[in-house]
Amino acid sequence: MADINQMNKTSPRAQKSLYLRKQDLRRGIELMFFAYRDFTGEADDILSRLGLGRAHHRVIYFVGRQPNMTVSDLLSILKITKQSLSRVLSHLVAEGYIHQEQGARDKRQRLLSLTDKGLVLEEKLTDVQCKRFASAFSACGGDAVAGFQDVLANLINEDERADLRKRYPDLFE
Amino acid sequence: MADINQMNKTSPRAQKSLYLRKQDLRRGIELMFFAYRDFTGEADDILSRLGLGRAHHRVIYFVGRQPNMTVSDLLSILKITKQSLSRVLSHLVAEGYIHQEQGARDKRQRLLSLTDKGLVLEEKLTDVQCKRFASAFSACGGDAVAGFQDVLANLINEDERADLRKRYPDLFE
DNA sequence: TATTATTGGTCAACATGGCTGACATAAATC
DNA sequence: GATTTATGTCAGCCATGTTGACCAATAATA
Repeated sequence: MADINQMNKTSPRAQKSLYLRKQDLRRGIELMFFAYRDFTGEADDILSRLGLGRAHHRVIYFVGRQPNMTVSDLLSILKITKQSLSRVLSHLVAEGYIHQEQGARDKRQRLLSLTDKGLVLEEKLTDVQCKRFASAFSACGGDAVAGFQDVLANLINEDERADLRKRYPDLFE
Repeated sequence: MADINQMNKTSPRAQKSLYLRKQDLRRGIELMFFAYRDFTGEADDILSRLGLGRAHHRVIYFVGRQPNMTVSDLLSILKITKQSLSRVLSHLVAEGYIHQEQGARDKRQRLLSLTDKGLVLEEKLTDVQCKRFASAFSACGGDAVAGFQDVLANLINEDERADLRKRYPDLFE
Protein backbone atom coordinates (compact mmCIF):
# COMPACT_ATOMS: atom_id res chain seq x y z
CA MET A 1 0.00 0.00 0.00
CA ALA A 2 2.73 2.38 -1.06
CA ASP A 3 0.37 4.98 -2.39
CA ILE A 4 -3.30 4.32 -2.48
CA ASN A 5 -4.10 7.72 -3.93
CA GLN A 6 -1.90 6.92 -6.88
CA MET A 7 -3.54 3.54 -7.21
CA ASN A 8 -6.95 5.12 -7.31
CA LYS A 9 -5.93 7.40 -10.10
CA THR A 10 -4.15 4.87 -12.25
CA SER A 11 -6.24 1.77 -11.79
CA PRO A 12 -9.94 2.37 -12.48
CA ARG A 13 -10.82 -1.18 -11.63
CA ALA A 14 -9.49 -0.74 -8.09
CA GLN A 15 -11.47 2.50 -7.71
CA LYS A 16 -13.39 2.62 -4.46
CA SER A 17 -16.52 4.61 -3.70
CA LEU A 18 -15.73 8.27 -3.94
CA TYR A 19 -15.88 8.68 -0.18
CA LEU A 20 -13.76 5.65 0.74
CA ARG A 21 -10.56 6.67 -0.98
CA LYS A 22 -7.59 7.03 1.32
CA GLN A 23 -7.61 10.77 0.78
CA ASP A 24 -11.21 11.01 1.95
CA LEU A 25 -10.51 8.97 5.05
CA ARG A 26 -7.50 11.14 5.81
CA ARG A 27 -9.66 14.19 5.35
CA GLY A 28 -11.93 12.78 8.02
CA ILE A 29 -9.01 12.43 10.41
CA GLU A 30 -7.84 15.95 9.75
CA LEU A 31 -11.23 17.61 9.94
CA MET A 32 -11.88 15.87 13.24
CA PHE A 33 -8.63 17.20 14.64
CA PHE A 34 -9.13 20.80 13.57
CA ALA A 35 -12.85 20.93 14.30
CA TYR A 36 -12.48 19.42 17.75
CA ARG A 37 -9.73 21.83 18.64
CA ASP A 38 -11.78 24.88 17.74
CA PHE A 39 -14.98 23.40 19.13
CA THR A 40 -13.38 23.22 22.58
CA GLY A 41 -11.27 26.35 22.29
CA GLU A 42 -13.74 29.03 23.31
CA ALA A 43 -15.02 27.10 26.30
CA ASP A 44 -11.44 26.41 27.38
CA ASP A 45 -10.78 30.14 27.41
CA ILE A 46 -13.77 30.87 29.63
CA LEU A 47 -12.82 28.03 31.95
CA SER A 48 -9.19 29.01 32.29
CA ARG A 49 -10.19 32.46 33.49
CA LEU A 50 -12.05 30.70 36.32
CA GLY A 51 -9.16 28.40 37.14
CA LEU A 52 -10.99 25.45 35.62
CA GLY A 53 -10.13 23.09 32.80
CA ARG A 54 -11.77 20.90 30.24
CA ALA A 55 -12.21 18.09 32.74
CA HIS A 56 -14.32 20.37 34.92
CA HIS A 57 -16.35 21.31 31.89
CA ARG A 58 -17.22 17.69 31.14
CA VAL A 59 -18.45 17.16 34.67
CA ILE A 60 -20.51 20.34 34.64
CA TYR A 61 -21.94 19.51 31.25
CA PHE A 62 -23.06 15.98 32.02
CA VAL A 63 -24.35 16.77 35.49
CA GLY A 64 -26.29 19.62 33.96
CA ARG A 65 -27.70 17.35 31.34
CA GLN A 66 -28.82 14.74 33.85
CA PRO A 67 -29.31 16.17 37.35
CA ASN A 68 -29.13 13.85 40.34
CA MET A 69 -26.83 11.45 38.56
CA THR A 70 -24.42 9.44 40.66
CA VAL A 71 -20.64 9.39 40.63
CA SER A 72 -20.81 5.95 39.04
CA ASP A 73 -22.95 7.27 36.23
CA LEU A 74 -20.46 10.00 35.59
CA LEU A 75 -17.54 7.59 35.65
CA SER A 76 -19.10 5.35 33.05
CA ILE A 77 -19.79 8.30 30.77
CA LEU A 78 -16.42 9.97 31.09
CA LYS A 79 -14.47 6.71 31.18
CA ILE A 80 -11.78 8.03 33.49
CA THR A 81 -10.69 6.69 36.88
CA LYS A 82 -12.50 7.65 40.03
CA GLN A 83 -9.30 9.23 41.32
CA SER A 84 -9.14 11.53 38.33
CA LEU A 85 -12.81 12.36 38.65
CA SER A 86 -12.53 12.83 42.39
CA ARG A 87 -9.93 15.54 42.03
CA VAL A 88 -12.08 17.52 39.63
CA LEU A 89 -15.39 16.86 41.35
CA SER A 90 -14.12 17.79 44.81
CA HIS A 91 -12.87 21.04 43.40
CA LEU A 92 -16.23 21.83 41.80
CA VAL A 93 -18.05 21.06 45.05
CA ALA A 94 -15.60 23.16 47.06
CA GLU A 95 -16.04 26.06 44.66
CA GLY A 96 -19.80 25.80 44.82
CA TYR A 97 -20.56 24.74 41.27
CA ILE A 98 -21.89 21.34 42.21
CA HIS A 99 -24.21 20.23 44.97
CA GLN A 100 -24.28 16.69 46.24
CA GLU A 101 -26.79 14.97 48.44
CA GLN A 102 -27.21 11.53 49.82
CA GLY A 103 -29.19 9.10 47.71
CA ALA A 104 -32.57 8.08 49.12
CA ARG A 105 -32.68 4.57 47.72
CA ASP A 106 -28.99 3.89 48.29
CA LYS A 107 -27.48 6.07 50.96
CA ARG A 108 -23.95 5.49 49.71
CA GLN A 109 -24.66 7.32 46.51
CA ARG A 110 -23.95 10.99 46.08
CA LEU A 111 -26.54 12.50 43.81
CA LEU A 112 -24.92 15.29 41.85
CA SER A 113 -26.60 18.42 40.61
CA LEU A 114 -25.60 21.93 39.59
CA THR A 115 -25.93 24.79 42.03
CA ASP A 116 -27.22 28.11 40.73
CA LYS A 117 -23.62 29.14 40.21
CA GLY A 118 -22.96 25.90 38.36
CA LEU A 119 -26.03 26.37 36.22
CA VAL A 120 -24.94 29.85 35.19
CA LEU A 121 -21.55 28.54 34.12
CA GLU A 122 -23.03 25.54 32.35
CA GLU A 123 -25.32 27.78 30.36
CA LYS A 124 -22.49 30.08 29.43
CA LEU A 125 -20.28 27.23 28.24
CA THR A 126 -23.02 25.35 26.46
CA ASP A 127 -24.09 28.58 24.86
CA VAL A 128 -20.79 29.29 23.14
CA GLN A 129 -20.58 25.74 21.87
CA CYS A 130 -24.20 25.73 20.75
CA LYS A 131 -23.68 28.98 18.90
CA ARG A 132 -20.81 27.41 17.00
CA PHE A 133 -22.98 24.46 16.07
CA ALA A 134 -25.92 26.66 15.17
CA SER A 135 -23.70 28.65 12.87
CA ALA A 136 -22.19 25.55 11.25
CA PHE A 137 -25.56 23.81 10.96
CA SER A 138 -27.15 26.88 9.40
CA ALA A 139 -24.36 27.14 6.87
CA CYS A 140 -24.75 23.51 5.84
CA GLY A 141 -28.44 22.72 6.02
CA GLY A 142 -30.49 19.92 7.49
CA ASP A 143 -29.31 17.09 5.25
CA ALA A 144 -25.70 17.82 6.11
CA VAL A 145 -26.58 17.90 9.81
CA ALA A 146 -28.22 14.50 9.54
CA GLY A 147 -25.14 13.13 7.80
CA PHE A 148 -22.87 14.69 10.38
CA GLN A 149 -24.81 13.06 13.20
CA ASP A 150 -24.94 9.75 11.41
CA VAL A 151 -21.21 9.56 10.75
CA LEU A 152 -20.26 10.66 14.26
CA ALA A 153 -22.59 8.08 15.76
CA ASN A 154 -20.92 5.42 13.67
CA LEU A 155 -17.45 6.52 14.75
CA ILE A 156 -18.36 5.59 18.33
CA ASN A 157 -17.39 2.10 19.45
CA GLU A 158 -20.27 -0.30 18.91
CA ASP A 159 -20.62 -1.44 22.52
CA GLU A 160 -20.37 2.12 23.75
CA ARG A 161 -23.02 3.14 21.25
CA ALA A 162 -25.36 0.53 22.67
CA ASP A 163 -24.74 1.79 26.20
CA LEU A 164 -25.36 5.37 25.16
CA ARG A 165 -28.55 4.40 23.38
CA LYS A 166 -29.89 3.11 26.68
CA ARG A 167 -28.68 6.02 28.73
CA TYR A 168 -29.63 8.77 26.33
CA PRO A 169 -32.36 7.45 24.02
CA ASP A 170 -32.53 10.75 22.16
CA LEU A 171 -28.82 10.92 21.35
CA PHE A 172 -29.25 8.94 18.15
CA GLU A 173 -32.47 10.62 16.93
CA MET B 1 -33.75 30.78 28.60
CA ALA B 2 -34.84 28.47 31.36
CA ASP B 3 -35.71 25.65 29.04
CA ILE B 4 -35.56 26.07 25.33
CA ASN B 5 -36.73 22.54 24.66
CA GLN B 6 -39.86 23.25 26.58
CA MET B 7 -40.27 26.49 24.70
CA ASN B 8 -40.01 24.68 21.40
CA LYS B 9 -42.73 22.29 22.39
CA THR B 10 -45.15 24.81 23.83
CA SER B 11 -44.68 27.73 21.53
CA PRO B 12 -45.04 26.77 17.88
CA ARG B 13 -44.35 30.26 16.72
CA ALA B 14 -40.89 30.16 18.33
CA GLN B 15 -40.12 26.83 16.64
CA LYS B 16 -36.73 26.81 14.95
CA SER B 17 -35.56 24.66 12.07
CA LEU B 18 -35.59 21.05 13.09
CA TYR B 19 -31.82 20.94 13.32
CA LEU B 20 -31.33 24.18 15.25
CA ARG B 21 -33.27 23.27 18.35
CA LYS B 22 -31.28 23.33 21.55
CA GLN B 23 -31.52 19.56 21.78
CA ASP B 24 -29.98 19.15 18.34
CA LEU B 25 -27.13 21.49 19.15
CA ARG B 26 -26.52 19.61 22.39
CA ARG B 27 -26.54 16.39 20.45
CA GLY B 28 -23.76 17.84 18.34
CA ILE B 29 -21.72 18.60 21.44
CA GLU B 30 -22.22 15.14 22.83
CA LEU B 31 -21.55 13.27 19.62
CA MET B 32 -18.35 15.20 19.15
CA PHE B 33 -17.21 14.24 22.63
CA PHE B 34 -17.94 10.54 22.32
CA ALA B 35 -16.82 10.19 18.72
CA TYR B 36 -13.56 12.01 19.29
CA ARG B 37 -12.78 9.89 22.30
CA ASP B 38 -13.24 6.63 20.43
CA PHE B 39 -11.64 7.98 17.26
CA THR B 40 -8.40 8.56 19.17
CA GLY B 41 -8.67 5.58 21.51
CA GLU B 42 -7.20 2.83 19.38
CA ALA B 43 -4.25 4.92 18.24
CA ASP B 44 -3.61 5.96 21.83
CA ASP B 45 -3.36 2.30 22.80
CA ILE B 46 -0.80 1.54 20.12
CA LEU B 47 1.19 4.62 21.05
CA SER B 48 1.21 3.97 24.77
CA ARG B 49 2.77 0.56 24.19
CA LEU B 50 5.62 2.40 22.48
CA GLY B 51 5.96 4.96 25.23
CA LEU B 52 4.44 7.63 23.02
CA GLY B 53 1.36 9.80 23.39
CA ARG B 54 -1.15 11.65 21.31
CA ALA B 55 1.16 14.62 20.91
CA HIS B 56 3.72 12.36 19.23
CA HIS B 57 0.99 11.03 16.99
CA ARG B 58 0.09 14.48 15.75
CA VAL B 59 3.68 15.22 14.84
CA ILE B 60 4.10 11.91 13.05
CA TYR B 61 0.83 12.35 11.23
CA PHE B 62 1.44 15.83 9.89
CA VAL B 63 5.09 15.24 9.04
CA GLY B 64 3.99 12.13 7.19
CA ARG B 65 1.40 14.08 5.33
CA GLN B 66 3.80 16.80 4.27
CA PRO B 67 7.44 15.65 4.26
CA ASN B 68 10.22 18.22 4.56
CA MET B 69 8.01 20.61 6.46
CA THR B 70 9.69 22.99 8.90
CA VAL B 71 9.24 23.31 12.63
CA SER B 72 7.40 26.57 12.03
CA ASP B 73 4.95 24.86 9.71
CA LEU B 74 4.26 22.27 12.35
CA LEU B 75 3.79 24.89 15.05
CA SER B 76 1.24 26.78 13.04
CA ILE B 77 -0.71 23.60 12.38
CA LEU B 78 -0.64 22.21 15.89
CA LYS B 79 -1.00 25.60 17.58
CA ILE B 80 1.10 24.68 20.60
CA THR B 81 4.22 26.38 21.90
CA LYS B 82 7.61 25.56 20.46
CA GLN B 83 8.69 24.38 23.89
CA SER B 84 5.90 21.82 23.96
CA LEU B 85 6.66 20.74 20.43
CA SER B 86 10.38 20.64 21.10
CA ARG B 87 9.98 18.09 23.87
CA VAL B 88 7.95 15.76 21.69
CA LEU B 89 9.95 16.31 18.53
CA SER B 90 13.32 15.76 20.22
CA HIS B 91 12.00 12.50 21.58
CA LEU B 92 10.85 11.34 18.17
CA VAL B 93 14.20 12.24 16.62
CA ALA B 94 16.09 10.48 19.42
CA GLU B 95 13.96 7.38 18.99
CA GLY B 96 14.53 7.38 15.26
CA TYR B 97 11.00 8.09 14.07
CA ILE B 98 11.82 11.44 12.53
CA HIS B 99 14.73 12.60 10.43
CA GLN B 100 15.73 16.21 10.20
CA GLU B 101 18.07 17.93 7.81
CA GLN B 102 19.24 21.44 7.32
CA GLY B 103 17.19 23.55 4.97
CA ALA B 104 18.89 24.50 1.70
CA ARG B 105 17.22 27.86 1.23
CA ASP B 106 17.35 28.81 4.93
CA LYS B 107 20.02 26.92 6.83
CA ARG B 108 18.35 27.54 10.20
CA GLN B 109 15.35 25.51 9.23
CA ARG B 110 15.12 21.87 10.14
CA LEU B 111 13.26 20.04 7.43
CA LEU B 112 11.35 17.20 9.01
CA SER B 113 10.53 13.86 7.47
CA LEU B 114 9.68 10.38 8.65
CA THR B 115 12.35 7.70 8.81
CA ASP B 116 11.43 4.20 7.67
CA LYS B 117 10.60 3.39 11.28
CA GLY B 118 8.45 6.50 11.47
CA LEU B 119 6.70 5.64 8.26
CA VAL B 120 5.81 2.18 9.51
CA LEU B 121 4.29 3.64 12.66
CA GLU B 122 2.48 6.36 10.76
CA GLU B 123 0.91 3.80 8.48
CA LYS B 124 -0.15 1.64 11.38
CA LEU B 125 -1.77 4.55 13.22
CA THR B 126 -3.39 6.05 10.17
CA ASP B 127 -4.62 2.63 9.22
CA VAL B 128 -6.63 2.03 12.39
CA GLN B 129 -8.16 5.46 12.17
CA CYS B 130 -8.90 5.11 8.47
CA LYS B 131 -10.54 1.77 9.09
CA ARG B 132 -12.85 3.37 11.61
CA PHE B 133 -13.77 6.06 9.12
CA ALA B 134 -14.18 3.57 6.30
CA SER B 135 -16.56 1.58 8.45
CA ALA B 136 -18.55 4.63 9.53
CA PHE B 137 -18.62 6.09 6.04
CA SER B 138 -19.78 2.78 4.56
CA ALA B 139 -22.55 2.52 7.10
CA CYS B 140 -23.82 6.01 6.31
CA GLY B 141 -23.32 6.54 2.60
CA GLY B 142 -21.86 9.28 0.48
CA ASP B 143 -24.40 12.00 1.19
CA ALA B 144 -23.86 11.62 4.91
CA VAL B 145 -20.10 11.79 4.41
CA ALA B 146 -20.46 15.02 2.47
CA GLY B 147 -22.61 16.46 5.24
CA PHE B 148 -20.15 15.31 7.86
CA GLN B 149 -17.28 17.03 6.08
CA ASP B 150 -19.30 20.16 5.50
CA VAL B 151 -20.34 20.55 9.12
CA LEU B 152 -16.86 19.83 10.49
CA ALA B 153 -15.34 22.35 8.10
CA ASN B 154 -17.79 24.94 9.35
CA LEU B 155 -16.99 24.20 12.99
CA ILE B 156 -13.42 25.35 12.36
CA ASN B 157 -12.66 29.00 13.13
CA GLU B 158 -13.09 31.11 10.04
CA ASP B 159 -9.58 32.52 9.95
CA GLU B 160 -8.09 29.12 10.60
CA ARG B 161 -10.23 27.69 7.83
CA ALA B 162 -8.78 30.23 5.43
CA ASP B 163 -5.24 29.31 6.49
CA LEU B 164 -5.95 25.64 6.06
CA ARG B 165 -7.43 26.19 2.66
CA LYS B 166 -4.13 27.68 1.54
CA ARG B 167 -2.00 25.05 3.19
CA TYR B 168 -4.08 22.01 2.23
CA PRO B 169 -6.18 22.94 -0.80
CA ASP B 170 -7.76 19.50 -0.90
CA LEU B 171 -8.95 19.54 2.72
CA PHE B 172 -12.22 21.23 1.81
CA GLU B 173 -12.87 19.29 -1.42
C1' DT C 1 28.54 47.03 6.88
C1' DA C 2 25.87 47.30 10.89
C1' DT C 3 21.56 46.49 12.74
C1' DT C 4 17.38 44.16 13.25
C1' DA C 5 14.21 40.31 12.51
C1' DT C 6 13.50 35.53 11.98
C1' DT C 7 14.15 30.66 13.00
C1' DG C 8 15.13 27.66 16.16
C1' DG C 9 17.08 25.54 20.62
C1' DT C 10 17.38 25.26 25.56
C1' DC C 11 16.66 25.54 30.57
C1' DA C 12 13.68 26.02 34.48
C1' DA C 13 9.40 25.97 36.57
C1' DC C 14 4.59 25.20 36.81
C1' DA C 15 -0.44 23.38 35.94
C1' DT C 16 -3.76 20.12 34.27
C1' DG C 17 -5.48 15.90 34.06
C1' DG C 18 -4.76 11.34 32.96
C1' DC C 19 -2.85 6.90 35.41
C1' DT C 20 -1.77 3.02 39.25
C1' DG C 21 -1.79 1.04 43.83
C1' DA C 22 -3.26 0.72 48.40
C1' DC C 23 -6.44 1.26 51.83
C1' DA C 24 -10.90 2.91 54.45
C1' DT C 25 -15.83 3.13 55.21
C1' DA C 26 -20.57 2.73 54.90
C1' DA C 27 -24.42 0.49 52.99
C1' DA C 28 -26.61 -3.05 50.43
C1' DT C 29 -27.16 -7.74 49.41
C1' DC C 30 -26.55 -12.70 49.59
C1' DG D 1 -22.15 -12.74 59.04
C1' DA D 2 -19.69 -12.38 54.81
C1' DT D 3 -19.36 -10.30 50.55
C1' DT D 4 -20.06 -6.89 47.17
C1' DT D 5 -20.87 -2.16 45.91
C1' DA D 6 -20.33 2.94 45.98
C1' DT D 7 -17.36 6.12 47.22
C1' DG D 8 -13.36 8.58 49.27
C1' DT D 9 -8.57 9.40 50.03
C1' DC D 10 -3.54 9.48 49.95
C1' DA D 11 0.70 9.12 47.48
C1' DG D 12 3.14 9.17 43.48
C1' DC D 13 4.01 8.95 38.34
C1' DC D 14 3.57 10.54 33.51
C1' DA D 15 2.23 13.26 29.35
C1' DT D 16 1.54 17.48 27.64
C1' DG D 17 0.23 21.91 27.83
C1' DT D 18 1.89 26.73 29.71
C1' DT D 19 5.29 31.05 30.67
C1' DG D 20 9.64 33.41 30.94
C1' DA D 21 14.34 34.00 30.00
C1' DC D 22 18.06 33.62 27.26
C1' DC D 23 21.18 32.17 23.30
C1' DA D 24 22.89 31.32 18.50
C1' DA D 25 22.74 31.25 13.64
C1' DT D 26 21.06 33.17 9.66
C1' DA D 27 18.52 36.32 6.75
C1' DA D 28 16.91 40.69 5.50
C1' DT D 29 17.42 45.46 5.47
C1' DA D 30 18.68 50.37 6.51
